[in-house]
Amino acid sequence: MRIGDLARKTGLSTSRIRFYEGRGLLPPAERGGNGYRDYPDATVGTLTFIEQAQALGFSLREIQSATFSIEGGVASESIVPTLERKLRDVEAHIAASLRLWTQLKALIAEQKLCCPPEDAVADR
Amino acid sequence: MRIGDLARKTGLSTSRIRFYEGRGLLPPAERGGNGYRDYPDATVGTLTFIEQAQALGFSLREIQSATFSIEGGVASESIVPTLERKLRDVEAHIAASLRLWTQLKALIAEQKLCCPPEDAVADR
DNA sequence: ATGAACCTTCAACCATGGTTTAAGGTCAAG
DNA sequence: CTTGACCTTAAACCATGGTTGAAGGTTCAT
Repeated sequence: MRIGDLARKTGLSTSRIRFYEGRGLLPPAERGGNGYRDYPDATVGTLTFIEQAQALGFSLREIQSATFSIEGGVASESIVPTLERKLRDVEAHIAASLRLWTQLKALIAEQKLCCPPEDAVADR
Repeated sequence: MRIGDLARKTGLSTSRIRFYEGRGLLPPAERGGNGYRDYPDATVGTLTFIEQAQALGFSLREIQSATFSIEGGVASESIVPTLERKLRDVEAHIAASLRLWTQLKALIAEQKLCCPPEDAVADR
């Protein structure tokens, strides 16, 4: 698969994919005789994973250590500990999100009780 | 309260607090006769809220629209809708986190089944 | 064999979220 | 009346995560 196809399948820009390779988030792609990058189908999944993790606030540096070993499939005894650390991070993230949710919910309730704007009243 | 005290109470740097004021995340502080900023106690809470939201991936721009109206306590009929939008955002965020959690969990299980490194075996 | 649509590299540019530095004013203690 | 800890602004600097542009090579259809 060439970089343009990969970009279409993942919704990422080609520049972003090249950028990720440069940063070590993707293993250097195989090259055809023409110098074009040639990707295996699995890379779609890798990129999707990267996007998800990133959306949750993991830095590229953090993501790199995990994904490289995954995609590579190499020996790399460090995989499981790395993933488990990430798992804890995600759990902490979720806990924090729930706290914020509670806070927001309370704030909204407070606002509605204290000083309901005419709009809100009309809303029902 | 002066900016240094506020910094100590929140764990933020003074430069960061001034930066937030410049960006409109904090209402411009009252000034003493000497020109020093003078903060009400409530600002500690505002800053804590900002940090939390930020840790969850909200941009300063996003946070601004919410916090300014909160701290100000002004009429601002737009408060509740804004908060409710944030609430949806947080919920989406949590859902995404849970998906990633599941994925990580599966990945770890897979790794442990497929190719347990000696360390992991010795671990039990 | 020419144009469109790909691909390559490399360097410059951009926004975000700050920190650092320079040059100076304020204030309390000794 | 000076020393040290605080405060002020403004501008420069930094890392992160990309995008954009220039200059050029490839592939394919017409």
